[in-house]
Amino acid sequence: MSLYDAVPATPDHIAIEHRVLALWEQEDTFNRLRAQNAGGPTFSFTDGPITANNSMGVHHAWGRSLKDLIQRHRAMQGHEQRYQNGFDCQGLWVEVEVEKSLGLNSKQEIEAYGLDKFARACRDRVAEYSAVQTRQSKRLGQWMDWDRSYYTMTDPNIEYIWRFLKECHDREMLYRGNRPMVWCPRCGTSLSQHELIDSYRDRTHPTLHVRFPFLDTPEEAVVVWTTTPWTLPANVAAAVDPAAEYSAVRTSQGIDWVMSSRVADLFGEGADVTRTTSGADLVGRRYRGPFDELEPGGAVEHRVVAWDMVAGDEGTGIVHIAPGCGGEDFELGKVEGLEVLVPVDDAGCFLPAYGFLSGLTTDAAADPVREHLERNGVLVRSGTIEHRFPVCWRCGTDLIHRVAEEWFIRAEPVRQAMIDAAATVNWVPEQYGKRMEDWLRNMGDWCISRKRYWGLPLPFYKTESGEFLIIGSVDELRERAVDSLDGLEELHRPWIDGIRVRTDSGEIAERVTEVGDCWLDAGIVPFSTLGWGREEFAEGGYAAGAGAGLTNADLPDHAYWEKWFPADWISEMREQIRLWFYSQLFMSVVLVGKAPYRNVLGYEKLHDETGRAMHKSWGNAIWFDDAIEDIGADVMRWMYALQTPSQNMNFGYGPANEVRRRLLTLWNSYAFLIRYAELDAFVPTYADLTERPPSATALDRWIVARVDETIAACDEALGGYWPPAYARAVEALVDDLSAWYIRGSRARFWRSEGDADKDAAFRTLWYVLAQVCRLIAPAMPFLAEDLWQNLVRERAAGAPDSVHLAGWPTADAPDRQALEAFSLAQTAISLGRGARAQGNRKLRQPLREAVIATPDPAARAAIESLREEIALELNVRNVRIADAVDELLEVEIVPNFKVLGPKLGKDIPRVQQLLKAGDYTREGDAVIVGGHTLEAGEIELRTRPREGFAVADEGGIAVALDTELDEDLEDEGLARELIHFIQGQRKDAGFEVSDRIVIALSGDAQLQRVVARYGADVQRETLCTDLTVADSVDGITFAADGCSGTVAVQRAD
RNA sequence: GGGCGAUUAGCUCAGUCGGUUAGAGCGCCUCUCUGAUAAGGAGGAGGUCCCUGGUUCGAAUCCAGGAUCGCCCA
Repeated sequence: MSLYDAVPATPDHIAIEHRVLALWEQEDTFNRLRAQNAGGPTFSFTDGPITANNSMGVHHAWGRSLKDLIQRHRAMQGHEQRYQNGFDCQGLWVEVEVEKSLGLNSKQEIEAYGLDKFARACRDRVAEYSAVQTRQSKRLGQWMDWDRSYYTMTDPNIEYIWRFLKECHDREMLYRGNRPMVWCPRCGTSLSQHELIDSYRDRTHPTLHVRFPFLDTPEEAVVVWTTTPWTLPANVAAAVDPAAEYSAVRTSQGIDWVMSSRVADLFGEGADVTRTTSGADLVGRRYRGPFDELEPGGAVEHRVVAWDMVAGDEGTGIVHIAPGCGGEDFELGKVEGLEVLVPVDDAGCFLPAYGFLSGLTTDAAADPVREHLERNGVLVRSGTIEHRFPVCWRCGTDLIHRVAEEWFIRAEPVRQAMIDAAATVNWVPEQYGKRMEDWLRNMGDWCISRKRYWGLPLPFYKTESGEFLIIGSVDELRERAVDSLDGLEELHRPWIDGIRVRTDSGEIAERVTEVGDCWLDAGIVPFSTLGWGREEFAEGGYAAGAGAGLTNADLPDHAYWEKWFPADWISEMREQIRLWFYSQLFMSVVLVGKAPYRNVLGYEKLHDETGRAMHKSWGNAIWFDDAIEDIGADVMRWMYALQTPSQNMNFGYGPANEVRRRLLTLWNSYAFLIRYAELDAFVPTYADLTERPPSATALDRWIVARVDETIAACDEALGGYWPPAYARAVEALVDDLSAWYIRGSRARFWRSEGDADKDAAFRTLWYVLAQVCRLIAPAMPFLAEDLWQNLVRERAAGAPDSVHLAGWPTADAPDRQALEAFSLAQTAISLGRGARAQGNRKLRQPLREAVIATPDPAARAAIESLREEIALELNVRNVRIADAVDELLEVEIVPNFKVLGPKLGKDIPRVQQLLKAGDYTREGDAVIVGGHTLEAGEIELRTRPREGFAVADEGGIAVALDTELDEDLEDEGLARELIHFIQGQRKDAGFEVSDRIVIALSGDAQLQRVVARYGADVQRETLCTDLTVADSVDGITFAADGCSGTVAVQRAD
């Protein structure tokens, strides 16, 4: 019967993770954690809803890993948490995917298909992918209350937004406006400013230079340049910079006016300029419009207007103005009182009034427009341009500008309050706070309407006479309804559209057809999920309407909201500054006048391992389902934890492999302990985790101090929402454990006799590993759990069943003395190895003596406390600590700049020179130099090796080795070679480390002498019960340093 | 045009409050260890800390200007 489970040479992360998932499931670990923390201090996290529309990518896993990391850490600290996950369910994201899957490609086709069936299909897609994402998130190890996720498409969520909109209306912030919108002709709806993010692409478009001939002098014309030919039929004016100079150039077509600075580019150096004048002189001239033949253009009086935004380095310096087709044009039009012609409909097709263009799309109209202008003799030239141009973020269609009627919320009334609220938030990284402030200072009114189907139904009702009513709740809808609510399955189109209401004046009003911006859906979450303003707590009450059957989320009461609002922490990608961080803040400031979150962690983008953005079409995207069963959740999560959030992450299988390999150090350390714990039947003491284990050596004290130091570093890092500092601190501890503690303590573990020293070694190593389990648990919950099960649970009486139930370690004040002493010893050992290399003596060859010299008495004491460890590491029989450094070193005194800088100021360089030249006197610990008396802390002693010694030195310590060998040292070295050789034989023969062996050996005189002198050491080291020397042995040849023999190794019976 | 960020070894990146000798991982070369071993260790090569100027006794770090790249706004 073994005490511990055997540990394989390398971890199978995938297998571990599935094993641990089953364990958690079986033991209900998560719920036990929640029960354990119930009533503890709250840690409130609001999950930003993930669009439940597709399978997760590894970029989602980044964010989810960070969320889980912080939540698990706070849970281990005993915080009560909500663990509510969220799904974003409405809006174009979903509609476009459903359109694709149904084979629909326009709004007309959706309407023909049937809005009810379409809405059902949208809901089904959300149900399908929310289930997929839930499964994936569980696999990632994320602990959430998955049965109580919130869905933004539920009736309560929608109703809360209605309430918000009504509040906006009451405060006169809501209005319907004729505004130039960025418009997607395929989707048939406008896009808000935040939907334009990252939407610019390189596109090629036609360009035209067109003459607008003056009415009074038709041979003269202003020339404009446009990259959007389809807007020419909507032209009403031409703008000039009144302060700029314009030239009249004679051409084959007549007299062309352009800005003087553009003449050379447009007409060449030999242009025939007949006269020049200021832009102001041209203002007011009337001209024949390019499409006066058509009814809309013909009805307009076209004229030249002044505009200070006319650019002199592009085009002709005269700008074609179509207020119905551009934002800036529209603004200018308002100032100048220009008419607004909107030539295209929702789908971007020309309206019937535009004659031969009627029905054409904006793209298809380019050629007919050019031909028409050519026929009329006003086309100067045509060409193409490649430029950055915005496209629809969902379908990739070129966007157009189009004046349309939309609903807006005014930004001005809350702008300052939002800026103030944002300033109360701790933004991580810090500069994201500045980004939010900039965004808020520049934000325009929030366009909240979309001319689509699957979304928040805007609760705006209008009568035929134009009376307006806004409904703030379902109750109010019920009170005012003219039609029965029986058919109202949920608050969605088409069902909601069938309900008419009666206004206060008794008229009947119908709902407008628009739906809402999906950022309203997400922004309301801090209110809708927490029961703001509700009198009663309704269990499972959140799952009403389209969310029915998908979740058991409660609809809590106001006391619950008070408990959990605002969130202590939220975390999403940086782009959410202008999206969810913004919409939440907006709604929260309107409703309660303060920020809905206290701390925000933002992070950058996830790229492939070469630094390129991941794209499905480039073939470099990595799917979550592939990565998770290949790289594994723990390795992925550790990669995310290590990543600096303010930097783009280069993610891939290559980097994953590097991280996986680095984790082997921990695994090897764990395997080492298990192997010897099993052999020695070591039983750990759980109280060591809180009381600290007994220390027998300076090395023991040092590694325990390192643990304390690391816990403190982790607390600071995770408390400040900065995972990489945490992950690095843990890695440094594990490296120290492996490279220094275990390597320096190995012999203590394999000694067969038991004593306090061995006990301390076992307990210390176990202690460090158990603490590391707890420290890595938030980031690598599976590996931590697997190690904990074998190392702690049921091995140590009283241990919790799960590392996640074990609480977060608390740090004692680190033992500074132990840390500093070991740091000195590390330096000495490293120097000793350097000296060995210089003296050409390999480490297996024992040497007589190392001399460690330092002028600092405290350092000498520290080294004294670790002299055994140093002797072991350097393989020397004696370590001599010299205070008479002069025999090895010259001493130099250098200023401690940090202390002396403020004291001496400009005098520092002179003092430095004097010290270097030896121009000083010593008085005890003090140094008198250049008129200053420098105390002990104000100077440092440094050393340089004297000529003629095999010495290495650094930072005031020097190590010299006696490299002379005698016969005895050589014999001991050979014995070490022989041991090494026999160990190899043991291994080749496949013996267990605890197997006893017998050795038969023959060899030359030297080898026989080695056996005579050091045979006992050989036997002890190789677990040999019988070592015989014979004249001839049938074995394997051993040869080292000029001696040779034959060795046969057998397992003892 | 404006804002934010980045620029450090061949590559990917750390670098705290300004402290004089700038680090890690990977890669490369040499050596080494081996009762943790597809690991580990030592040493080496490899640096204009983007440039210029300033502040300072002292600048990768702070300030100003510029360059390049990225993101965002207009």
